[in-house]
Amino acid sequence: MTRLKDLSLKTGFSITTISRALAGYDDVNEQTRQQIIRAAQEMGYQPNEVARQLRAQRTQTIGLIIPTHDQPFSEGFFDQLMRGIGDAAGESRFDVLVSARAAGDDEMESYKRIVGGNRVDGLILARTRHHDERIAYLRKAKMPFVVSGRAAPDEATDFPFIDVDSQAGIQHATAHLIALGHTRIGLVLPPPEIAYTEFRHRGYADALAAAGIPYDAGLVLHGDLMRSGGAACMRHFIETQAGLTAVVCSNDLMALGAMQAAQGRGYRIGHDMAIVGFDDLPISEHANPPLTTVRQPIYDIGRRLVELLLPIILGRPPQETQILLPTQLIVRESCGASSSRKGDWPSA
Amino acid sequence: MTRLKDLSLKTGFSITTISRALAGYDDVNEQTRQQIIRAAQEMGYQPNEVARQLRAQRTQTIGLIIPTHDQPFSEGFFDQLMRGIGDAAGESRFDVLVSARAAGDDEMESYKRIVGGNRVDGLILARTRHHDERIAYLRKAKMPFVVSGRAAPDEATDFPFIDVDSQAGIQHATAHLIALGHTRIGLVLPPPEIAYTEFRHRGYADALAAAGIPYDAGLVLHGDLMRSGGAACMRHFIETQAGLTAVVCSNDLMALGAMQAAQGRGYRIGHDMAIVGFDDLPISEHANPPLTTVRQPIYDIGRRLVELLLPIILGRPPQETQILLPTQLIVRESCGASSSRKGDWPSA
DNA sequence: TTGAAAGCGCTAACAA
DNA sequence: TTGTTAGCGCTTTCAA
Repeated sequence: MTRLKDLSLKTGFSITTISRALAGYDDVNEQTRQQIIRAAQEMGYQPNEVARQLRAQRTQTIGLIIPTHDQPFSEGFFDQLMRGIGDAAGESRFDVLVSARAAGDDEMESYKRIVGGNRVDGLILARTRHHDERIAYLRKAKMPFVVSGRAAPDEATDFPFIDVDSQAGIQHATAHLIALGHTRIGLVLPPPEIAYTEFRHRGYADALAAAGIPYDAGLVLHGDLMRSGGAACMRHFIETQAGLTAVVCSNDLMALGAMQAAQGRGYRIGHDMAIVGFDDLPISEHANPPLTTVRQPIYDIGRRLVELLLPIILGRPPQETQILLPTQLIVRESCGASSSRKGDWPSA
Repeated sequence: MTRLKDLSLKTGFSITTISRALAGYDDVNEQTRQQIIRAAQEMGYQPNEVARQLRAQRTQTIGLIIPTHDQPFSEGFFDQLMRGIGDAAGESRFDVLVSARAAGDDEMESYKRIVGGNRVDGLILARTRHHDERIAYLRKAKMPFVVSGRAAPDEATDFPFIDVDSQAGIQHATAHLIALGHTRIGLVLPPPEIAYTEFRHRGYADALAAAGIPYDAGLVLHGDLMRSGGAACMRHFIETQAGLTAVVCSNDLMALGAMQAAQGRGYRIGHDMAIVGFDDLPISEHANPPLTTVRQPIYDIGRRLVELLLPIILGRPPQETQILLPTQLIVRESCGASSSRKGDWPSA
């Protein structure tokens, strides 16, 4: 690799002059500069970024932490998040260092290597956990960071984050169903230990309250975020909630499972059963029939995370550091509540 | 951040001794070492990785280049690839620097910053292009690299790669259909300009030849890798190929589109029409009915890419540098060729 | 307008 | 067993 020293040898100017000529300082003779620039091009000079980092005590790098193995259900999420982050970071000449290790012992090790080892100027955390030890560590290390997703409503969320406004999204979806005439609407939530579960619960309750429909705990279940969970909940609804005509599911896989379970019992989705999903990935779109869905703008979350983090890194923190992005309700099937279904359910 | 100098001040030993004590050299008095280790723990010492990198002229970092915008159809692919790469790299204490910029002018800029700027020890290229300028650059810079996916069969593939053996995969799938009794089998390929298209074409032709079934060019179409393309091809097959009973699609989205188009024309998938997909993402599994699919082991590709690259970086290149991973045929629906369909197609 | 010197934090050759 | 010194490639005083 060509170094400043090589250019110095070639042109006869000192390393200092070369550095300043290439950096665009105006205390360099224009003729000298041209000569140096030409030499740099001829020799294919690229500054050694590592040396720059050491000197500047800045890395022009954003760290991205994604615990992986515990999220088999969110395939596609990272693709989009990464695109958003990569684009926004690149536009500001930042690179992205990803730590994608499975959660476990090693995870914290590579984590500390990145943070304590000065490999990044700031971090994006892709999932928070309850009382996250990583956040405590970042605080102590005074490392700037932003989080994708906030803590549960009953926990303190005293860090900068960007999240999708899932409460409003679920409320919107539920209100949509109510407007179509549905009054007995099931809700399939994520497991209770997940931070965002309660927001979705509240969105559902809000919509019912606004319409004057009483909240019925029998219409609210927790699923496992996979198809099997959605199917189990739907079967349970069918068996216990006779008047139910619509179900809101907290993610697409559960919506798909619910759909298939209902179809297995003879329901026609879009005719005598309405199902709404919540989009991590575009599965709802590919279902048959396509399902109505609440879409999360994941690419935008990625972009906005960078746009939130960079000012913090550069020492001019923005006022607004907790941002909720709107979701979008994509209606793919409008199914009213006029169920024509009567009598017993088919057994399969 | 605590530096060696701080530990030196605290313990009274020289920076050199501290460095060697922590590095585990055995020419350090054991008592001294204990004292130093304790101090390091108390002060939360983490070595500055950037300084190490500059000193060692090695970064312990793998670069991953993923052009993003031109692949809207492969959502989920990088999720899995990244997991495989992240796990394997982390196990060898390597970090991963990702360049996820959209293809374009800036792309080459951030690319050169990473490669020429000594930010990585080696690179993984996630998609090759025809006569890829990035590969030429890497060669000139003598930067170790491996590629996910090989060049088309008629282009020279003179670089280390790992690819899925799509030729064998498609052959396997086609043979499977033939074994079920199908003789008129459609093939929906990716666009001809994509490097791997021809491999899939050959796999199909191989299976026909092995079974003594004549190749019919009317049964081979190119789709756009999206649902619309699969649907268009299926409609074309239905209109022009009366005896067709099965279709092999080059990816899952097209398989899904083909399925929906066939269902729209009154076919019952798994009864009078068999469809096989090729798995970038698990859509086939979620189809209704679930489709038979050729599954790509993408996580493994990620792992193996790292396992191929690291020895090259460390100067002990393996003999085998061009690796084809087997696909897996997942049969979800066994549909024989005994179509009961007669007469006209329904118009919708 | 240019150059000499210092130093970012670390490791390693060499000396004591 | 420990310390002194040099240097990785760069930027930035400061002096000429």
